[in-house]
Amino acid sequence: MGRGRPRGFDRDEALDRAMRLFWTRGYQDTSIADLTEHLGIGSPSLYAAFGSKASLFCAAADRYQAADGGRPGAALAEAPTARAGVEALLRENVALFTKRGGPRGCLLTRATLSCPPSDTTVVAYLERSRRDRLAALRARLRTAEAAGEPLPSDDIDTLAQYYDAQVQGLAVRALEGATRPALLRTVDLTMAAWDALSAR
Amino acid sequence: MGRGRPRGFDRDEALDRAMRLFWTRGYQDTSIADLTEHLGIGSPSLYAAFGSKASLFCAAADRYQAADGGRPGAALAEAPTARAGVEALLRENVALFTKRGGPRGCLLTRATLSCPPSDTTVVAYLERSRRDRLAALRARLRTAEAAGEPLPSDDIDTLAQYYDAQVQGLAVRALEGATRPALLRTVDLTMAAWDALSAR
DNA sequence: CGGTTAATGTAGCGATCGACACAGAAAGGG
DNA sequence: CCCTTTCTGTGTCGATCGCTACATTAACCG
Repeated sequence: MGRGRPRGFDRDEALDRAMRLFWTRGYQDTSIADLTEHLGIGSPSLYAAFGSKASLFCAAADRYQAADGGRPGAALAEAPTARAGVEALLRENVALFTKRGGPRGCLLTRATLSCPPSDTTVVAYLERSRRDRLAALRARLRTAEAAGEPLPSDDIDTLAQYYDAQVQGLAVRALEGATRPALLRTVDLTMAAWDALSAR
Repeated sequence: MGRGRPRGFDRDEALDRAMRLFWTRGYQDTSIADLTEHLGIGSPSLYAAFGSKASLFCAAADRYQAADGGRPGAALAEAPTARAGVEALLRENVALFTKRGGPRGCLLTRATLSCPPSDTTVVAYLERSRRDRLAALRARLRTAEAAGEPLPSDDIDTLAQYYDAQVQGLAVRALEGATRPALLRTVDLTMAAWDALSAR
C-alpha cells in the first residue's frame, strides 16, 4: 500500500470542480481541456484517476447526487406526509436550481439534453438515475396511499410522473434565467392544486 | 434576376431536413457533416444558402415554429376560452412531442439545453422565441381575465410561467421516452387542477 | 542506498469540428 | 458565341476533440 508516487491533487476536490463544470456547461460542451484547466491537473492524471470523460462524468454525477443534488430526494423521503414531502421536494429543487454562486438548473436534466446518444455509458447512467428518482417518488406516494393520506389522484404512477415533470420544468426554467421567487410562486400554485384536488 | 447557375436543391426541403436533424440530435451534436449528408448537398452549397450553422439553425427553427411547432401556440390563441386554450396548448404539445415517425420533445427546449453559450446568435434566437411564447400565454390569460373568465389564480404572470413550465416538463419527459398516453394523463391532472382551483 | 511502482508534464496522436479556397459547371445577357 | 454571375464538388484549412506514449519525478520497500 502507498507504493509509487503519491497523487498530487485531492480526488474529491477535483470531482467537485468537475461536477461544477458539467453542471454549468452540460456534458458535451465541457471539454477535457476545460476540465484539466479548472481541475489544475494534466490530462494523463485525469485519465489515470477517472478513466475517461464519460466515467468522470458519472463519478461527478454520483457526487452531485450525494451532495446538494440529493437534498430534494432526501427531503421527499423524510417528510412526515406525502404532501409535505412533495412540497419539500419542489422547494429544495428550486433552492438547488437557483443557488447563489452555483450553476443553475439540474446537472442531470442538462446532461440528458446535451449528451450525444452515442455515449452509451452516460446515457445508461442518466436513464438509471431518472428511473431511481421516479421510483422514489412513486414509493413515497404509495406509502402515503397505504397510510390513508389524501392524494390529488389515486393513480400513483401518473402522480409520480406529474411531479417529476414539475421538477424538470423548474430545472429548464431555472436554466432559462427564471428567478427563485418566480419559481417559488409556481410551486405555491402546484401545492394549491394539490390541496384543491385532495379536498374533494 | 435568375442570373448564374440555378440552385441544385430545394431550399425549403433542405430546411425541413435540417429542422428534423436539429430536432433529433440537438444543436451541438448536429455537425455540418451530418447536415450535408442528410440534405444531400455539399458544404459550400450549404454555406452559400444559409451562411453558417447558427443561421441555418435559426432558419430551421423558424420553419419549425411556422409548421408543426406552431400548432400549440395557434391552438392556444384560437380557443374560445383560456381554459380550452391552455388545454389545447398542452395536448397539441403532447401530440407534437410524441408524433410517430417524428423526433421526440421540443426542438427549442432541446437546443436551449444543448447549445454552447458561446454561440450568441443561437442563444439570442432561443431567448427571443422563449419570451414570445411566454408573452402569448400571458396575453391569452389577460384577455380571459378581462372577459371575466374564472382562472386558477389572479396572478397572470405566475400562471403563464406555470403553464410554460408544464410544457417544458412535457418536452423533457417526452425526450426521456415517456409515452403519449402517460403524458396525456398528466395533462388530465393539470386540467383537473385548473378546475379545482378555478371553482373556488 | 538501489529497485519497484505509480503519478506527473510534455508533446502529440488520429479524428472531427465549422468553415472556406479554388476551379469547374450551368444558367442568363449581350 | 463569350462574358458575367451564381452554384457545385474537391480538397483542405486551423482549431479543437478525447485520449495516450514517453520520459521524468517522487514516493515506498528492501
